[in-house]
Amino acid sequence: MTGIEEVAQAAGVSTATVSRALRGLPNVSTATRERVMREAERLGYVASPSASSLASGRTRTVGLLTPWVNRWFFANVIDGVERTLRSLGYDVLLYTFDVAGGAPRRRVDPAVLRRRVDGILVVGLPLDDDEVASLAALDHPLVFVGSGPAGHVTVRLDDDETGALATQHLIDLGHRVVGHITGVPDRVSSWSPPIGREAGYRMALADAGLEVDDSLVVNGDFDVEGGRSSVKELVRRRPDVTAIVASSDEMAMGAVLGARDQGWDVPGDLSIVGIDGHELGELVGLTTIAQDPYQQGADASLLLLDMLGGQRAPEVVTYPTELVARTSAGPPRPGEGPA
Amino acid sequence: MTGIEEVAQAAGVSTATVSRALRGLPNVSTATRERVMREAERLGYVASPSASSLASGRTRTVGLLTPWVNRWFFANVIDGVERTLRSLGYDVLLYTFDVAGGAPRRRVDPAVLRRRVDGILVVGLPLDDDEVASLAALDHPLVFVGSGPAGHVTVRLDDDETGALATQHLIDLGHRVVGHITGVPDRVSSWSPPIGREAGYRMALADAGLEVDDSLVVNGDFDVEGGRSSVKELVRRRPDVTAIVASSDEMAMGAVLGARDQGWDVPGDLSIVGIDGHELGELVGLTTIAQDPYQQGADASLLLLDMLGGQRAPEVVTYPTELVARTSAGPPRPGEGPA
DNA sequence: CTGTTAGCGCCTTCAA
DNA sequence: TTGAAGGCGCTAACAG
Repeated sequence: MTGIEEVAQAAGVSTATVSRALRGLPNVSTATRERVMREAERLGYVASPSASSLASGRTRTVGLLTPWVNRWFFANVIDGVERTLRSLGYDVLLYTFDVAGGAPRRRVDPAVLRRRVDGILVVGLPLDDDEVASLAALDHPLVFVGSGPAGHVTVRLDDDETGALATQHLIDLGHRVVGHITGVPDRVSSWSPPIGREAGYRMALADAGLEVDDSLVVNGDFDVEGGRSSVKELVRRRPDVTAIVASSDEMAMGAVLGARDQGWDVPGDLSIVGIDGHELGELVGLTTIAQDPYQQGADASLLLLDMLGGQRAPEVVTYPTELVARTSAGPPRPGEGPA
Repeated sequence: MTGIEEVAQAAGVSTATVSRALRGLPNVSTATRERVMREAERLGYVASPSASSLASGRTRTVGLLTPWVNRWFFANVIDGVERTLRSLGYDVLLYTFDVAGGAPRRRVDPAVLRRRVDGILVVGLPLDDDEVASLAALDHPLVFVGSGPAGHVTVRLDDDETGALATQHLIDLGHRVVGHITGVPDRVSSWSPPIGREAGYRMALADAGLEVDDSLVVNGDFDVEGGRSSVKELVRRRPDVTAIVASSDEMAMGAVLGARDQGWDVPGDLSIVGIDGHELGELVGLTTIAQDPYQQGADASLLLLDMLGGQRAPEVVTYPTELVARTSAGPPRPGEGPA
């Protein structure tokens, strides 16, 4: 339990000087700084985070708010965030929020975050306006990853474009009845990724003069099981569907399983396109629109640190996206669907 | 920025009483407690974690040390840990450590953890004896998940048995030359899961009177790409191999891809069994030995909390494991391999 | 059951 | 460039 006092004595200086020397502040002579660092090292001294937070008002901790930690996109964003922030001396505190289908999730409580973190990263968590306002009122840097409300720093894809790209790929292959598996139907926010992707899907269909109808859109809960069951529901409603755009690869892979469950061949009977670039998509030759969540997490962290340093960050950083054409999407069978 | 003082004034009591009332300590009249809680609520008061940690010596934070956050097993353990601890009022601080093939990873530094966390969870991170000793010297409750050194509380599978079970399944199907894809070759610790699984694999072969040889064992780095490339290496070395046990499903799925890359049919030319129970294994009909990492994380958290409460925890909690037979493992082709 | 009084360990003026 | 001193906001004895 060596404290700053012991280091000060060992180095023959005051605690104030130890504090300055160890934190790299100016106005410490090189000789003194080196001596202090040597003694601190020798004694195994590390400042108590609580004490230094209390005194300085800074925690060197970032809060990461997210609905899931074990889904592909989220796990990779978190990985990027953690490694980036840790390498720069920041801790990452995880806060998960259930956004399961039924019950409304726990609300984001700004009071808990107030003196616990220096900055906040909201990863793929749709918030209502009050929640956003209350977080912003904390007056900590705030960065959204995946999607975010207008007026706040956000690192994201162009979801509309991504949804349109996936859909256009199917249209180009000759599909005329294209369904869509979206994520959790979110009623609290107007800016979650599945909303933009669905908009892109609808836009692409409309531009091509094809049918756009609610009967073609089902919810897949953003997971494998959801994708699997939703495809059955979709096919029940619309037996004429020949292709599907899923809002995530996990749902797309679930859709492949669901198609098989009812004896449909992919892509023979049903073409499927996902969005993400999941490593395991190759197992079923999944055609997808790939993104890089690790990089988004890393960059969002850097942006947050810039803001912590008083700099202004660009409001929106849009990430590139790339079509990876494999085998889960092909031309429709001739004679299938309406002529 | 309402502090305890304001709540005390509003409720007409001292700060000590506010502190007691809000933390549910005894010796506060019901009426007083309610009044305090009401005022705290009204004023949006939440105690400053730094201040209360500094004063009490407790942080209500658990450090989670892990090599990866985006691999299946780890992501699910973390999920279980986070949700369990959060629901009980504890924060989770993430610490990742690269254990990539080449360079030695950053060492675990106990000094950093000392006054930052109340307890430590080591998830699937093999440590050398010095690191274990230095963590133990912190005198915080310490729980290992996945595997751990003798003498410390560990939540895990019976890896030997699991490896043997997977291998026995292939032997029962008639295979005589069975290869193994293990995880990162770890030279710092003697107790990581792949080590136990490999031991089980060797034991099962030996018990059946079959060949056990280093040429049959390759490293797959515990990820999809590693599994994919290692299977090619294995087949190059041992063209007579007809089946493989992989130490994780991710490597097993990679192995499926690798087999396909060289035109081998699974299970026609090569049977593959994994260990984990990954949701996406079904995409390729992966036969596997399933475990439940979410539950392991949740239970390890509870154990840690018990220890924090002064209770003694059982040294080892072993989790059940279950063979999920699908289609990636079948009988060898007649005439294939040595008679 | 409640209030008073010291710190917890560090950072940050301010003065030297 | 350095030191002295006063908090940061809360908890933990101890009294009452």
